[in-house]
Amino acid sequence: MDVKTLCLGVLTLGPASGYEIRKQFEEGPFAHFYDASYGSIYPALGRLLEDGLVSVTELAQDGKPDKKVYRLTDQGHARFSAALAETPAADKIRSENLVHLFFAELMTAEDLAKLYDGYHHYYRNMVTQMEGLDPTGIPPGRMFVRGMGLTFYKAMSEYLADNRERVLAEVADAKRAATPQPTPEAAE
Amino acid sequence: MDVKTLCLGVLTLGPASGYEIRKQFEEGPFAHFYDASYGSIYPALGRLLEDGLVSVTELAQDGKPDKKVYRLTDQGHARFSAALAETPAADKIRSENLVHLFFAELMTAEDLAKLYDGYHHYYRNMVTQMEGLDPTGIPPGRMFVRGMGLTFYKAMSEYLADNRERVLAEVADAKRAATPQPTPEAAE
DNA sequence: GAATTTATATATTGATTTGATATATGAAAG
DNA sequence: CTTTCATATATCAAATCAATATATAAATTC
Repeated sequence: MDVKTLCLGVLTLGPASGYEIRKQFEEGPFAHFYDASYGSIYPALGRLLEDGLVSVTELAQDGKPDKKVYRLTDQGHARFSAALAETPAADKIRSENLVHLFFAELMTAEDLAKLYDGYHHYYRNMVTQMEGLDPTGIPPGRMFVRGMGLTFYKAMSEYLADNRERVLAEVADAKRAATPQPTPEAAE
Repeated sequence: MDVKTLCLGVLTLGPASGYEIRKQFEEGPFAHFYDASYGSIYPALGRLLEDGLVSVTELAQDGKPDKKVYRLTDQGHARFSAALAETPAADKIRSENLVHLFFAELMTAEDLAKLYDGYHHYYRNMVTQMEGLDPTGIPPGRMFVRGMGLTFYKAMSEYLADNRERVLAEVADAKRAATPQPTPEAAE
C-alpha cells in the first residue's frame, strides 16, 4: 500500500487538501497506525490527478495561497475498493525505545530509569487521550480500530507499570556481575 | 537513530557480516521492533569503517565470496553508548491491516472475514512463537523487551478473538443501513 | 537423477519516503 | 514588538526500501 492508495482512502472520508490529508496522519485517526509526509503526499496527489482518480477545485483565499481541494472520482473510489481486496502487508513496528531497552546493560542506571519513565509516561498518556474520545457517530470499522489502539496502549502501559522495579534491579545486578568491583582482597 | 547506529548496536553482540546483521532484523531478536535492509546496511558499514568505528577481517571461503566480518572498535563502542544516552524517537506503527479494517464498510463481508481471520492468525502465531523461546542466558534488558513483545502479541490476539462476531455483525448492519434495499413498497 | 528451491554472502539500483526547509500570511502569545 | 503557531503549498537532499544481480553449495522436490 503506497501513499497514493492512502490518499484515496483519506479522500473517501470527504474532500480535502494536501495539508488536511497530512493532518489525518499527524493528529487524526490514522496517527496511531500509519504515517505519511508532505514529500510523499503532494507527488501522490499529482499522480492521482493525472490518472483521473481525483479532481481538484482551487479555492482562492485572501492573502493565503489558494487551497486546492481534492475529491475522489468514481474511478478513484473503485480503485480504493480494489486495493482493500488485496492482502495487506504485515504490521511493522519501529521502536527506538525498545532498541535502547534491549541494550539496558550498556546504559547508566540514571539514564535507564529516565528512559523507562519517559516511555511509560508516553503510553499512559496515549491511554488517557484515547479514553477521552467521543464514540458518537463513529462507524464500526473505525471503532474497532480505535478499540485495538486502546487495547495496545493499555497493554504496554500496564506492562511498563508492572515491571519497572524488577527490571531496573535485575539490570543493575547483571551489570555488577559483569564488572565485579575489585575489592582490596582481590588484589592478592 | 539511523542504520549506522543500529549496526553498531548489533555488533555489540559480537562480530558479524552484513548478511548476519540483516538476519538479526529479519529473524533475530530485532525482527519484532525494528527493520533494516541490505541497501542501508552495506553503505552504513562502509561509512562506519571510514570513521574508524568498526574494523573488518576478510575471511576467504572456497568458492563462496569472501566473508567480511565486521567488529566494533573502542570508538565504536563509545559511540553506541553515547547514542543510547540520547532520547529515542517515539514508537512508530505501520499497519496496513488496520487501514483495511478502518474502511471495513467498503469491503465485502467475505473479504472482511478473510482479512480478519488472517490478521488474527498472524498474531496467534506470534504468541506461540514467542512462548517457545528459551529464556536461559538472556540478559534482563533483552528479556524485558521479549516480555513486552509477548504482551503486545497476546493483547492483539485476545482483542481479535473477543471482537470477531460483534464487529462483523456491526459492519454488516452499518452497510445495510447505508444502502437500504429498495423494497416493492418503497416504490410508492 | 535432473530441476528447483533454499541458504550463504556481497553489493547495487531505481523508486519511494522522510525530515527539513522555503515561501507567504495572519493570529496569538509572551 | 518579536517570536511562535497555524494555515497552506511545495521542493530537495539524504536515507531507506524492495527487488534484483552475481556466485556457489546444499537440500529438496519432481
